[in-house]
Amino acid sequence: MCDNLHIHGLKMPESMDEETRSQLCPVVYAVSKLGGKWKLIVVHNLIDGPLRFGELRRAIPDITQRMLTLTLRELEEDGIVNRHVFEVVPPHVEYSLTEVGQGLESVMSSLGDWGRANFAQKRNAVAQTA
Amino acid sequence: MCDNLHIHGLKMPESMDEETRSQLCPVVYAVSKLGGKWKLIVVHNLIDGPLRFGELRRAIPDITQRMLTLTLRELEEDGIVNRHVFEVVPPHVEYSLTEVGQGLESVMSSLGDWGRANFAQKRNAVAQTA
DNA sequence: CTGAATCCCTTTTGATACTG
DNA sequence: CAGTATCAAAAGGGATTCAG
Repeated sequence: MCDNLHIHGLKMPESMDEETRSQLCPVVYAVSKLGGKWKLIVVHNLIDGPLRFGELRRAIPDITQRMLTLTLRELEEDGIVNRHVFEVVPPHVEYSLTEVGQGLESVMSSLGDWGRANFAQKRNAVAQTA
Repeated sequence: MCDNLHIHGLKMPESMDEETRSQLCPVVYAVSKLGGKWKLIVVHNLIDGPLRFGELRRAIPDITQRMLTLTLRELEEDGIVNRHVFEVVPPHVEYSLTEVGQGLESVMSSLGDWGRANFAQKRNAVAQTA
């Protein structure tokens, strides 16, 4: 999975800093971009299409306005999310995935498969055995 | 992706707490299990097979002993990682993925694909155009 | 409606020292 | 080797207020 260094071995130079090293392993780099508490959840909610700020907020009831703003800004900086401002009053701002962000679709779907297979069975465990 | 509720709509009952709600969406649930700063990195390093505590520590140079211990304990609690203690001196403890943990392989590989495609090009961008 | 700014608290993480 | 304990620092996050 790491095609250019042996992260499992002893070959990685320990002198380089974290950011430099993360660029050597695609997985480590990906995790560094998606690591926040809310990033994957926001991406997940944008997979099906653009949403407005308020729509995102309602879709993720536990996120605060502040955290949603911060998360969206970081995703935007990393080229994962697009921010489209409609110049009207009242303001209308739409968020969507960039091409890079849409590339996460298979990540999200395998994550969903895993969650469904391993944890979400409680809902219908009875139904299946009945 | 959420087959049992409309997370994009207004249908989600806002009264339930976060844990209850997370179980309604496989993606949200998965993220809640893998959300920590180090969890995916540790899983990533165990994909190819069991590793000892010290091997993991060397494979993840930026993690502290303490965080590695905490991360492994949580992964163990969640049934993602197995802990196998060899009763010898000096101590020998091996960590491996459970079946549930191995189910994350496609997640890790699509994460790696995404990282490789979008961020890790800096290394050989020149080589490709040359 | 969207979001910036402030204040303040909680959780997470790191450094260090110690142990079977 | 594989941890645990303790303390301190930092990051994360919430509540509220204000603004275009």
